[in-house]
Amino acid sequence: MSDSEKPTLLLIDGHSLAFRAFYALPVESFTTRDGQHTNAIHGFLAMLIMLLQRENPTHLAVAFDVSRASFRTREYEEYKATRSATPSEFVGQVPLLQECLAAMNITTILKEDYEADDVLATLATRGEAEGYEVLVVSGDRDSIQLVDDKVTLLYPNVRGVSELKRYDRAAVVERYGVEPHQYPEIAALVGESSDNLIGIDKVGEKTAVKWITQYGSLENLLEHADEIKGVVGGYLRDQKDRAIRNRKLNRLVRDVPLDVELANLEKRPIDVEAVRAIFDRLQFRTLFERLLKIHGEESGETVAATLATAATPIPPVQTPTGAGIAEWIAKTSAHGQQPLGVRVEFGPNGVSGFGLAGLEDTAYVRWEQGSADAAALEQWLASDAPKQVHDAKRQYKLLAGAGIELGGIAFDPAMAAWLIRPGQKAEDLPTQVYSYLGETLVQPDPNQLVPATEAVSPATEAWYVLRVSAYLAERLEPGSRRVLDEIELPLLPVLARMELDGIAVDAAGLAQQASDLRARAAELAQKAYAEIGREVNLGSPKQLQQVLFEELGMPKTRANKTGYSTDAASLADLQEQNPHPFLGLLLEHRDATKLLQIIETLQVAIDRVGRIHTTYDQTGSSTGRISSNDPNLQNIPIKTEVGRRIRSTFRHDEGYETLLTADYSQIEMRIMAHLSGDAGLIEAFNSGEDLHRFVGARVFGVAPEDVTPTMRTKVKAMSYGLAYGLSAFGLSKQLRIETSEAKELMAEYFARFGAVRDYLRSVVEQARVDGYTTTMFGRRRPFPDLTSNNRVLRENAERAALNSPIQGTAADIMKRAMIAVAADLREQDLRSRLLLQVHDELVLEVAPGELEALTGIVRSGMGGAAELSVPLDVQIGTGPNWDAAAH
DNA sequence: GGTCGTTTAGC
DNA sequence: AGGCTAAACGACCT
Repeated sequence: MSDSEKPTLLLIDGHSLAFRAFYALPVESFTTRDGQHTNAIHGFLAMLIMLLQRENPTHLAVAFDVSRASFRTREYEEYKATRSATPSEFVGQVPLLQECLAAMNITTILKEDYEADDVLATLATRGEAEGYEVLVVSGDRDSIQLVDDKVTLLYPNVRGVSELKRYDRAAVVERYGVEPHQYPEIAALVGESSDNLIGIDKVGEKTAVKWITQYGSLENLLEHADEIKGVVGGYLRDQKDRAIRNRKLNRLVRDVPLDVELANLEKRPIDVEAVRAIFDRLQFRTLFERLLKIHGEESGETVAATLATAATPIPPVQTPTGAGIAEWIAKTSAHGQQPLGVRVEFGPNGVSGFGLAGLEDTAYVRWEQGSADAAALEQWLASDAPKQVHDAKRQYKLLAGAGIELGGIAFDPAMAAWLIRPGQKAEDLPTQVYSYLGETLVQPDPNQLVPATEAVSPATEAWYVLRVSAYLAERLEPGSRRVLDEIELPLLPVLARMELDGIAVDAAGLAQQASDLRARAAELAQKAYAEIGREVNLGSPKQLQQVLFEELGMPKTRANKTGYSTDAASLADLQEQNPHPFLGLLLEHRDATKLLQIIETLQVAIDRVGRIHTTYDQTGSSTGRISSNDPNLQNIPIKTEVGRRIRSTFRHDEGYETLLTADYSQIEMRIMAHLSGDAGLIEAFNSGEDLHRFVGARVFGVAPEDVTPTMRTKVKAMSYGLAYGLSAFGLSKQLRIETSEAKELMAEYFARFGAVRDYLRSVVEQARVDGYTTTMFGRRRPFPDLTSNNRVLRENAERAALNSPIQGTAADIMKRAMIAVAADLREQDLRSRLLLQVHDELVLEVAPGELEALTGIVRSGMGGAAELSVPLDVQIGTGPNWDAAAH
């Protein structure tokens, strides 16, 4: 704060402003995917950010009401009694708003027995005495009494909170015709219906202003009440107690005992990471950017500390050639001691150059196939010399297309950001530069033929890679750093090779299946139309609802957001209660078209040599699993015979002997046995007995050989459901049994395997304390919603939290196994290769004569990927195609 | 052309 | 009132 500027104190009535926003903004536009309403929070924060920019306060605080009760309700129980119950959609937003303010380092004040306005009045009074300019933001008219030469009221207009009317002394006099301190006397005479305060009969604003102007004060008016003529005069004399009471209640308390000192309300820099976390949860992207922008503009030392190198000037780009390239690299990297940022430039004909960067020097190297300059660079790129690369797998693959190897990937900021916040979607480099450094990386607009702004050099991009890497590296706690170094980065080239290699498919087989399914779907559709006497789009839930519930008059199914469900389970229920041939035909038609659609997706993905290449997304899930897309090869059908026909078209290529599949059996249950230490479950896995038979025997109290298929089905569903937080209700629905039976089943299960329940509870408990869960290998996943006041959010978070270490540990184990298998393949110089990963299964293509060696590698790589208190069982099968290779 | 909701494939 | 995904499609909006 400079000496010449007067400090400005901004005081906000949190409840009243948030409540105004709540009614001003349409809830439909402000709801998160999880169903949390955010309109009040959004409106409030938008207003706050606007005020921070426009008013530039040096000090600020937000006061909230603690409850509806206060000393006023004690004195006069009708006070505010006519107000209807606050909507729960609003109440739930208040704690979240307070979280946002905490993340922004803004003081919030709650004072039992007083209203927020009393707190504001107290602070305003103190502020004025201490020489501040005071701005009070409130939607309560009582606040008008605070206005004077030093105190200005900002009052929301009817349109909401985006526009605030400024009431200084003059504006109050102009609008109400009295001095601000007289306003509550007017209000006392007129009454305030929103506070349930009745005024003097027949006295409105006009009369009240006239009286107060004439007599100077309410007290004086009442003393001279006998001078007032006419009927109103009589009313005044009869009802003067009302005015006295009203005046007593609308007088704001200016000396509320508060623990805060004004000096401590000084504006502090926001906690960028905390704001990011909470705004992310609330899906406030634009607000976050706006806030970050003013945060950046405020700069000064404090911000420089948060955004370490905000003022770093961009180093000029050097362009070494010939021997200069290796020299530049050696010098800038201190002979491989320091990592360099690397950014590949792609032109219309593929790789055209490289950006390289140290923190103080950047270089651009042109690249041409086969040139001498290229050779020196390629040697360094392939080496173990450490490199930091954004979205390294993508760059690795693009380089591989030009025959260039990329080794020594030591950091990937996209991956690091995901490890810190695995729920977020992938961040491109410009986004990271903007959110972490507060700077802008200009990107060329692909829609513009003549770019308005020239794109930055790849060298500068590489420099930004280095800087966001430094930022993120500092924020990776040691466990996450280990996951990055020991799991994710070593896995990266393994996945890249798998994607580049792809898997062979029988295109003719797929084409045959497609035409069969097309015919079948058409036939089923015709039959279905015949049943209802007209043609409908069988793929339109809306049209199906019309047919089923209106035309055929069937009983309503489970409701969803757009009407009534027409999913397979609902249709099966309908078929039971209300059999109709249309239902069966519809279900069969769905099956056929779904399979057809899968085949068509695969067909367009086949390359010139008959192979399909998926892309694995290493940052695609919150738990640590990888996902597969474009096309997704992790959801190829397996459950039905027709579906497996699709699987059977995935085959080994010419020059290879067979496919090999290897999968972990019941890996999640084994992890649960290990993590819970449950003696019964551990024994189950060590006994060699079929798991569900063993568990069934314990739960139902029979000998293992007497476990019936029904019993086995029940405990199987139970066991799997456990790791998902399945409820008795869910279990009953799945097994189509009574809820009471499901409850008994669960009780019986937990009586036998109590440590499992204790473990699951402790996971949630610990996560609530820590704010995150951890896998066996240190992978973290944050769970901010575990402390939410919103029950739906909180319970969703609880189920996700108890599942997370289990699913995540399984993912870690598989990743470690893949790294080990790939390393062994390389060491033993085998031609066999990894093709696919489907969470607990690997598919490999076996080169002639390598089956035995490969089986050994896979068995030891997968089986030895973790030390658990139960064995990691690996099932291996071989065959000419993926279906046949299953066991 | 983009986004949301529903449905269904896999683990 | 069951965890983690990808994808297609219809519906709706701009």
